Amino acid sequence: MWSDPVDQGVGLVSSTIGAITRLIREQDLMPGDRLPSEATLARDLQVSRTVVREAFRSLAAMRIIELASGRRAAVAPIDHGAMSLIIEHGVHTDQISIQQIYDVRRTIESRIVTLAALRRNEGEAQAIRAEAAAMRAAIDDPPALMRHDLAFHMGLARASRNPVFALIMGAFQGITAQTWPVGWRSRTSAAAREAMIANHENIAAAVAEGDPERAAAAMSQHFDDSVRALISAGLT
Amino acid sequence: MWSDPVDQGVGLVSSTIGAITRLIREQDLMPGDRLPSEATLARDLQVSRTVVREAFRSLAAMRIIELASGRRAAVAPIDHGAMSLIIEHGVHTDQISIQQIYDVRRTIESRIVTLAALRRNEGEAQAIRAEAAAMRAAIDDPPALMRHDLAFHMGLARASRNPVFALIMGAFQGITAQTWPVGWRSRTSAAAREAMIANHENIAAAVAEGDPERAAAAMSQHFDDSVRALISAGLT
DNA sequence: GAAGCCGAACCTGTATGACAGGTTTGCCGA
DNA sequence: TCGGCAAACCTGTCATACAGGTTCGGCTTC
Repeated sequence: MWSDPVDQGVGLVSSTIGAITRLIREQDLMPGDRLPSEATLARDLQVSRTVVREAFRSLAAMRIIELASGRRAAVAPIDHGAMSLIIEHGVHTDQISIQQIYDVRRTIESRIVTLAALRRNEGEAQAIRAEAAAMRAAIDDPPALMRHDLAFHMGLARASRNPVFALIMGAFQGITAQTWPVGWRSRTSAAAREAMIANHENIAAAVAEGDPERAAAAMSQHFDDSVRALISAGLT
Repeated sequence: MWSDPVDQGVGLVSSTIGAITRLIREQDLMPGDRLPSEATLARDLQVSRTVVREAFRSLAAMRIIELASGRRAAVAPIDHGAMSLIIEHGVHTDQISIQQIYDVRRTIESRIVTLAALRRNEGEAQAIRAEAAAMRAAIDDPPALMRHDLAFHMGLARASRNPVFALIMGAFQGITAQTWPVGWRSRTSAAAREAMIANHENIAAAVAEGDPERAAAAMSQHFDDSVRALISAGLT
């Protein structure tokens, strides 16, 4: 029999987390379905409400359940929020470098853009192009530009039709948002900034036209530029 | 100014989580460094110890800090435990399919094995080969075989010298452990089982010899086999 | 008979106090 | 100087209390 990996920490809270996840699985609860109340669980599992609450908090931190005041806890849809925090923690504690993040992103986004070119529907193609256009429009408004840049890449990830790719890309969003300004500031010339926008437009066009090779090539170009920009800014 | 993504849930606990992560960053705490006691934080942040405890639990769930009875909380080294649970949750709630996991794994492990062939040191090459050998030795002991299979892939990820790859691979470990027996059972013939072991040995040899192309080709072969095995077992 | 309003029951968020058991630290004795 | 011991500190868990949000059924009104 499997022992839930959470049970390793042999505390009551850990066992309770295991019991709750088991409950979700055995009852085949789907996102949106509600869990028993804290008091009910406490009674059933023979622990105090404190323990159940801490278990709930732990699961909520991983976005496995959703908590809201007054309402019962509910099973949550997958969300990259927790993974984003984990990655940020790794970077801030010097366990992960920005370069390493970019190497992984290049690997994943190469595949994403290929899949997106093959699988995207009309609406997704439109949305991706719209973000690229919005980037050009916001060329003098860095915060807005960054938002559209992030949305552009998330749109690609969604168009790949594989939620795991979207999840991983989302996990990088937090740290990317923190390093993006560095890369932008290092693009001092108007030409460099123009090129950065053009890269995105090229990717969007290739995806919209359903040309995976060109899309992958354009994405590769984009990463060459971005990594060069970050290196020239002194980011290791 | 940035508002921590955690602060969205406007509760006291969420703000406290934000305050603690800010503390970690501003004081440049590294893995192993200890945090203030619950009582101290409660006093400093003007909240009850209950709130601090729930915040600690949340951070511990994401493996950002480590809790232990009697000892002060400490900053944790990055760990894939939380991400593993998140992925498992996605699969169990039908938000992610096994096929999608394998598509991501193929993408990532192709790159991992290439990097590993280029960067592995002698010890890592040795360890990877040892796991492959152990797989052959455990061909009649599925649980042990699976353990060595997982360790083999994690060894490759480590040899890529990029902790983010290792982190992502680790995130798939939990769900892989749950589906592995399905793939194994679907390999009914001795030849199919032999081929599966041989694939791993080929990968290990190519990595040890520093031949990235052959390593990537062998890994691709491995995934072709594995996906075929899972499909024939009826896993969507 | 149907639609809308209202209050009671239920539930979560937070605080307080208590105590058992594990950990750390510094002092004291050998 | 070294080893051990005890006190201080800290976390894990429990019980209780109460404010404020949510739900749901019944009652009123049209």
